[in-house]
Amino acid sequence: MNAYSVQKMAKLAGVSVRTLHLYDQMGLLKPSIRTEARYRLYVEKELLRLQQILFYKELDFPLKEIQVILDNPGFDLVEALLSHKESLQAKQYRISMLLETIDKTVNHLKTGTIMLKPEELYEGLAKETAEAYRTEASKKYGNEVVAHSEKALGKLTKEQFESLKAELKENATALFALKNENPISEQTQNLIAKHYEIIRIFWGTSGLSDKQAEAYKGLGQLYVDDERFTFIDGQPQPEYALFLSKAMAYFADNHLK
Amino acid sequence: MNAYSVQKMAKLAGVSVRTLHLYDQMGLLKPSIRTEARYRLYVEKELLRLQQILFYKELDFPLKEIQVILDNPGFDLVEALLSHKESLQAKQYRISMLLETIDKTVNHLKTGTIMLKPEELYEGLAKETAEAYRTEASKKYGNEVVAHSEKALGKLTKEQFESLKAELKENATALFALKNENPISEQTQNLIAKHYEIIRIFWGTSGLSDKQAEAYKGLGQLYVDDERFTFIDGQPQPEYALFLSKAMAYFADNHLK
DNA sequence: GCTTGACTCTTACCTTACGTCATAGACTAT
DNA sequence: ATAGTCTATGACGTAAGGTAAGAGTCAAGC
Repeated sequence: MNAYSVQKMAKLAGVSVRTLHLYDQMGLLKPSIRTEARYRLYVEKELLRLQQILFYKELDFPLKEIQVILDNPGFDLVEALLSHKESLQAKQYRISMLLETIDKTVNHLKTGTIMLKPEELYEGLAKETAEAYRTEASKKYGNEVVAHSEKALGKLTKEQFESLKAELKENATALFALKNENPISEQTQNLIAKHYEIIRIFWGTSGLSDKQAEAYKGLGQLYVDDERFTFIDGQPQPEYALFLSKAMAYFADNHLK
Repeated sequence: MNAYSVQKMAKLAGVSVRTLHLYDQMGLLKPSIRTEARYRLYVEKELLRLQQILFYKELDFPLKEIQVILDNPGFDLVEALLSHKESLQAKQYRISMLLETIDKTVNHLKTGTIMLKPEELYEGLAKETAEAYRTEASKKYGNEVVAHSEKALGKLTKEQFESLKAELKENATALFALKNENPISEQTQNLIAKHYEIIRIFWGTSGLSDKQAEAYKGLGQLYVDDERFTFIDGQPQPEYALFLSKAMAYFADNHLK
């Protein structure tokens, strides 16, 4: 029966000596032998336990849980694995969301590359902003602005477009809940700031540089002028429209140069 | 112009007071006003910066990088985002591997549930172990063992089966590299332990309980008896076969009750 | 004017799973 | 005996805060 020193043990398992010290100290893996000079000596049994530890570590189990698992022979491993699986899936989902956001942002920054088919451009939310903007705003600000917006939208992927729609809808819901508050409250203005960011993507970020404040105020005015844009559950919401236009005008005056 | 206390600021942005203290201390977000009593007062400008910080934090950027990004207006955001994307994708890949491993393990523990179609059972690696075992081992150990093995294999999903094949191949490569070493060295025995685990899945984990050591040694002897099982690049490897059988026999005698 | 309660300040220790010294003792080979 | 390698313990640092301690500040009610 041969025994291994810390270093040999570490090399065998591909971990550091420090790791073995730590495992010893926390009681996760204690060498069965200590020489007179307190040198640690590990035997086969401990090597096998270390392999098991590393297996669970590979699965991202925290060390304390590994200890519980290994020290309770009757532990329900399957349940532990399945619950661990769920947390990993949640992580994976979150990462996929992050990746989407990055893609959107990069595409936004690069002024986009992928083209949407034209017929996919106007649907759902498009009625609320893009088409509204198209039909009405062109009267006031000229066709080049509308053309720019359509071009920008065309550069989004379908997923990005859908996601943007969802964001705007969420934003609108939050704003509607505040319609009886002060339009210049921080809470409202924070939501308006987000609203502006979303709208800006619909518009496309480049161009319009000088006229952004004016254009955004114009969109706010549009909500007041045409009740179609603030229909909720089939009812026009003139107060909400007024609230929005005030909040947007304040934001434009104070944050857009 | 209104200013916010730490608490108000924290609530507005949905972070803790401690977080603001920390950001202040590390210079990431300093309040522009400090009262006589050293109370922190934040203004709009800082609220906007905090929003930006939170945006990048959402993307899992470390705070120090966020600081660099926000303090260097000319920073190449696109590049930073793309490199960040890569690290996220690597994470995602790793998680998907972990999930596969968990699935395999759970299925292993539960003795499997999903059935593979029979015609998918024997292909590629099946030649190296299952079929080998089938054609030869049944002479020595009887048909019930072979039947059990086929049943176990049938309970793996195709993905699991493929993955197992890959693992065994990797294991075999590692073992082949050690063919001139001592069969009972720790290094070899560790690989053999893994080999045994993989083979055991092919055999199915239940049953065979008492005869595992004998059966495993039998498989080792098979490598010596029939050169077909150790063909590598079209050449039989009798020395490798002998090395394997010795290593397996030693493992069986010392670790399988 | 005083107390109470809510708020804020700084300092500092705790968390994970180790890495990286620093100091000192132990072992091996020449 | 001495050099070189190995080991032990202790302590500090990491990322991003959580939690708590002790003390000072502010507005309100009595």
